[in-house]
Amino acid sequence: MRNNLLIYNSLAKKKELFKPLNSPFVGMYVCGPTVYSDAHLGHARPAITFDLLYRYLIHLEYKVRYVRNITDVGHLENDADEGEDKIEKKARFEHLEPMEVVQKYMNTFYKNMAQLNTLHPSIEPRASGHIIEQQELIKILVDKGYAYETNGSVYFDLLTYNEKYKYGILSGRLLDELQSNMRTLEGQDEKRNSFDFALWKKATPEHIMRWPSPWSDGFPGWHLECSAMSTKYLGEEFDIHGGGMDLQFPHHECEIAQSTAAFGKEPVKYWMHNNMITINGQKMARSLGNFITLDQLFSGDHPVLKQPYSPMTIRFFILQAHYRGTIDFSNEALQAAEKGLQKLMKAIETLKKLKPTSISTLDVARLKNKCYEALDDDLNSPILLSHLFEGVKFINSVVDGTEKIDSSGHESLKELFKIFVFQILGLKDEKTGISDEKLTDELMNIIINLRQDAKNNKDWPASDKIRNELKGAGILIKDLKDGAEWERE
RNA sequence: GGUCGGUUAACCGAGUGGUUAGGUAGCGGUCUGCAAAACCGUUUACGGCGGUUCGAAUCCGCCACCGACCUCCA
Repeated sequence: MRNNLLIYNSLAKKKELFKPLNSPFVGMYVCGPTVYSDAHLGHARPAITFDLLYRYLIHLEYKVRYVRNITDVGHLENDADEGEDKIEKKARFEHLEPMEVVQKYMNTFYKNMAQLNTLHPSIEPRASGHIIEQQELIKILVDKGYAYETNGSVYFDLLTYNEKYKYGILSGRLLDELQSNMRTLEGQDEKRNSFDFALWKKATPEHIMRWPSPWSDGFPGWHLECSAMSTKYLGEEFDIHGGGMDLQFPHHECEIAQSTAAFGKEPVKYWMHNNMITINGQKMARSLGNFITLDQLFSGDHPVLKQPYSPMTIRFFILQAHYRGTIDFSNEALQAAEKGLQKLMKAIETLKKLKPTSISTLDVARLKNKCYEALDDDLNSPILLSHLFEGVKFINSVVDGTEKIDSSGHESLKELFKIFVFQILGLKDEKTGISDEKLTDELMNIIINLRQDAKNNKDWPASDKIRNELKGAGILIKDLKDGAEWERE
């Protein structure tokens, strides 16, 4: 097994050699979506980034348990601890049960993820299905003195936590700094300090999603679900936790605090964060009118889009940039990616048909090694792609006769593309979506028009030849007064 | 205001103290009945000003601009 994978650890702020706690087993947790609206461009980035990692770890023969949650309760609209639940709000607008909203957008999310060719995680747990685990975790925190109840709600006591452990190790934020920056919001009189965050919230009478608990009928806080579910499925300590950079603070910082307080040790060995996506240099936001859902991207149905972009174009485009850099979407950039992907796929088709000779001018083993080195360097997919394009150039040069390949080189090069392009990068060939039926119609139109031209020129031998040869292929031409039609025999 | 990150050629986007990343587009050429594809070559690259160094786009300082987070966000 190769064991040279360097991962940039957001906690250490440097690249570190990846060593699983319990090799060959790897536990990996990634924050999934809150399912209250259609999946958008922003969801594609972490999904593809961590799909790449998942695929690579599997390729390296690790036994990976990849957990990605679905947040279907507890994510509030405004402040972390105040405001309406996002899903309830949507349910009210659409006159649906909250769980209907959840189902609807979970379906879209999974559909879009499948289109992007991301593998399903090993477990996709939902917050609402783990209320008991969350309550158990709260009990531990209360018992250990890191949480307190006020009016039926339970809050995490950051000041007490900070005395024993240091809060802010991931984001570099200090507690007193936080205090001076925090806005004063309603309802905070329940808290000992403004920076304390909710573990359990007492439901107001109109709140629909509610569960009984020792403290009140209510619902869990947002940060809690990830700690509860990662602990349940991956243990008190696990290898990798991923998510968007925007989640570093406060979400991941709170997760660290919750788990550390409860179990006395830091939960995660490697924290990984993907960077954000901008559109034409601007942050994607509903208010800026550049908010694009994945369905819109695939259909081209959005004012900023000049054309539809296929799921694989999006995947290729995201892989062309390193996951820790921001990435800017524009029509020009996407069109470039579309062309590049076509070139790659076309060369792979060409490769299959190559005629081997007795000599080879390419060192496939060396190229393969460079591909591994790129991935081992913190998943440097753009470098990997640049190496693969070296292979593309070589393939085309073989066709041109300026390079040679022998049969063993031919086999290993095919294997190389299979591994890196399809298995690890997770790309796939998307034939332009013309159905066979539509193609047949178009081809027959062309043939009938050619025959009509011949008839117009009184070129009867040509027109008869077309009719007879089509008959041989099982297609009957019937001349009409005006034009012709065809049918299968 | 605080914290952090970025500024690379027409566009996207890697990377490095001295040697062509790659993709796309443009230009010239080869090939071709024409076209397409492919191949070869090519276009003011490294925000500004200082410093360290034999040598910096790569290290340091200052400035400008952009962005993220600080409030829900992938």
